[in-house]
Amino acid sequence: MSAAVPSSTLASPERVAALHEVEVEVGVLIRRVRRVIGERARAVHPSLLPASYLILSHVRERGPLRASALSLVFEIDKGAISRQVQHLIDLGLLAREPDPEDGRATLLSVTPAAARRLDEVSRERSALLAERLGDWPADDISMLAGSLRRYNRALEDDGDRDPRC
Amino acid sequence: MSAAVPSSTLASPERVAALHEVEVEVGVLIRRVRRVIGERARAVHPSLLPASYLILSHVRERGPLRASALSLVFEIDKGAISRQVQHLIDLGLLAREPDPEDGRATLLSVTPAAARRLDEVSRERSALLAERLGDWPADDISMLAGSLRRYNRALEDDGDRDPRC
DNA sequence: GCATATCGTTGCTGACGGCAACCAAATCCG
DNA sequence: CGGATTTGGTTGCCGTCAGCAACGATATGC
Repeated sequence: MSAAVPSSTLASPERVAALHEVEVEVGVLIRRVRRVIGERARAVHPSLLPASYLILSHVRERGPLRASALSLVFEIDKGAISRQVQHLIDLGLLAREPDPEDGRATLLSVTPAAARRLDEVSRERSALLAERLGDWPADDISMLAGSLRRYNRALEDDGDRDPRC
Repeated sequence: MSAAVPSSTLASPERVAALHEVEVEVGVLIRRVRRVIGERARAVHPSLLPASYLILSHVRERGPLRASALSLVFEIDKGAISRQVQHLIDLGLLAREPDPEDGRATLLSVTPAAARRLDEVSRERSALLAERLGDWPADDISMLAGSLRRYNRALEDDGDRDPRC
């Protein structure tokens, strides 16, 4: 599986140091994103929880879908999803309708009110972030996205990862 | 606050799209990292918790330091740090010594055993990751770290962020 | 020497996900 | 057809984790 690169290069001190830097930043990122998502969530609805916000926004984008689909996408236990969804329904942000194709399933979609709030917030947020990133060209941003994607793939589970790379 | 860049460029569709990509990847990253860190933590010590692993490895690299420094670096409540540290000491991975310069503070450092285990695991891990990242040059990796750092700064709290940028 | 800030600990709470047991509907198969 | 198995979802329980607040102890400033 190893590439045609001498292992001495692979484990060079520079690489190790750089990888450690990435780890630290990822750690900070995780905690910071949690906070930011929390703010966004509250902007959509005062008692909207951070994790629920992500689910809500995904339902908004990927149309009506089942809870089990959410569980797959977010790699989160279906029990947890079930609770998040219930929470969102209680807040009037999600709506359930029976799946015509499967009596066990229900389809989830955002309510008009939720869609409106999401749009507003998303507009404000990207304006803010865009300004904050100031002179960062779009190319650099998508390079970051690309690097993250690659890094993510490298982190994939060792054993059972799809060869969809 | 806005830079000398026309706002039309700031909110260009490319930027918005790129930023959204970054968000998606960050979401995946968060969940995936949680798993990976958990594995690594267990490799160092069976009952080492994921969050503690990051702290341990930072102490390993940045020599003896105070709990408050950890709180700053990781942007985590000092109470939480205190508990993580206690956990690590219980496991015999961290050691406390009074700070000669400040009677209130204590300096933390890794025990020889922890250093040994960390080295082993880190060697295995970076071998794996290095292989997985294949032909990614060290420069690109540190560029990723740099981009992340910058992105992190952009996410900083709106109101009270240091102008240390 | 008293007020105040800093270092660290602890208790409480809430958010969150993994796990397992469970119900109901669907599907498989003899 | 009818029982076994699978799949969608809910719920209870528990472990991990961080924020907040209150506290004791030490250091520092006026």
